[in-house]
Amino acid sequence: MKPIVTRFPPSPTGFLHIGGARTALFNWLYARKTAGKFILRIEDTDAARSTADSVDAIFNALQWLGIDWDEGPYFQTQRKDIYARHIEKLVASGHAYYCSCTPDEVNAMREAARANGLKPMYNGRCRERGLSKSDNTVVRLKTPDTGVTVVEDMVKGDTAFQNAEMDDFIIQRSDGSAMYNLAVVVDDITMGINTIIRGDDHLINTPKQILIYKALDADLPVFGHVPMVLGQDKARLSKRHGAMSVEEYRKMGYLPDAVINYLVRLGWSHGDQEFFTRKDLIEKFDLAHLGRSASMFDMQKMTALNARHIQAKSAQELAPALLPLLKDQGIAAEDDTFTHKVIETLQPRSKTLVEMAASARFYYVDAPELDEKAAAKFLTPDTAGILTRAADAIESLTDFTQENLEAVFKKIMADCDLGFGKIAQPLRVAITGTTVSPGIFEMLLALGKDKTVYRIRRALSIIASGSS
RNA sequence: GGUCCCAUCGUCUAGUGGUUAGGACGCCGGCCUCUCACGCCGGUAACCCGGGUUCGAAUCCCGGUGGGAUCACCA
Repeated sequence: MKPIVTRFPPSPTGFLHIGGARTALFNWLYARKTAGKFILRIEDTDAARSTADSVDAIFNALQWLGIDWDEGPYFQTQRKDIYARHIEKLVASGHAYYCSCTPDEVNAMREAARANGLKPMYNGRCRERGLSKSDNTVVRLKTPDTGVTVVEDMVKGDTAFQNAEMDDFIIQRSDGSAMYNLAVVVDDITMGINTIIRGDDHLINTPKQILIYKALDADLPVFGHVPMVLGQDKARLSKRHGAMSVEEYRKMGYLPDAVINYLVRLGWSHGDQEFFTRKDLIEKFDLAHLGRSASMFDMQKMTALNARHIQAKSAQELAPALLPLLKDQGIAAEDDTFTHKVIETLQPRSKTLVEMAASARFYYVDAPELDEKAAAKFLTPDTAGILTRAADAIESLTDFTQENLEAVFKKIMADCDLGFGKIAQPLRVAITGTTVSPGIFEMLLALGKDKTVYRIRRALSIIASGSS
């Protein structure tokens, strides 16, 4: 059996959006799953809209997602000779012909057809004229007038198109450049691509492409047209309509593994499983379970998945992605061991890395910024006694362990006849400045004895000065 | 408008003739508990409509409705 060869052919006319990423993912996953090959091809023939920045943005986004390619990137603008050669071959074999009709003339034909209630099409005027190449001639493919072209699609099933519905479409412009359908097919043939997974907006192009394959006497690839991704308003997600770049998700603190997991599940399923590691996906992805209907992008669900991936990672894995976010706040987290402990306390309560970075702030500042309401409620003369006892007892500990800390608090609880909550909240505010934080013990242990005592003493001095 | 695609809880989906229609996100309760989370338990909520086929349809067929894609010397 021949190895699977797939591809992802973005147009560099903007950032890589979520829908494009999903298509890339499906192709990549299928190649990896089958130990095949995944090729990247940049379709940059639209000179007016293609930019080098977009090319970089696409590379960066794919790299961030962990989608690597085995071959390429190829650039269509560098393959003009190849297209020209194939077009000449088609003309020579009688499958295509030169046409000298001007755009105005073709428009007139379309209008005329429309006026007669017919489909607006080029009428084939130059088809048998035997014209040769000259300025302003285009090349058209001679398409059958009768019969049907059937697209055998892995996800949509068989779809039949009437050949009579297709006109002799242009494959080469008057300036000699190749049109999209021709370039794609020639690329796919010459690159050995045998499996094409793409958006179902291409389904209607497919019969035209099949005709080109046949005219070129090439084997047909396997097609799979996946449905579009819709935005919250149920409108199709596109670059100009609410589709965020994958770069945006990185900035918002999403993990690439979570984005991949979410994207793949949007239109593919494996029974009831929701959480997938990258390894799972490569192992389990298949074409048979691709969905046939469009799906709506749901940020909340992706966020929930992100939280699960954050929990599933180790602090060591998370740290490199968190550090820049800390740096944005002016925090230079230099002590890796400390940062790893910090991360561990925050993992179960962070849905995104951005959230985690914000929650981590109090660990790194010299003294926490006090929340006014929290301080007013918990840093009072009433709690000063408890805090003093805590500071003294903790300071005298030779081993700063959870066991010893528990003993310290147990004693205060007994001496003052208080529940743990009465001690924990003032302490929490003293340490973090707010009433919300990781658990007392894990937090203190991460922070260490000196900083703990320092912060409690500082809170006490604030109480003493009556400034809260 | 022509052509083509699609249709299960609000959302993502499982389901391939016989299920109390399952899971996940969200939402609502409860438990756990030093706060917030996590976790756990429970609840809310769906087969677009109408015809067939069949002993029996979410599943098969036809029609309707609704949504989407596409109709270029763009990709």
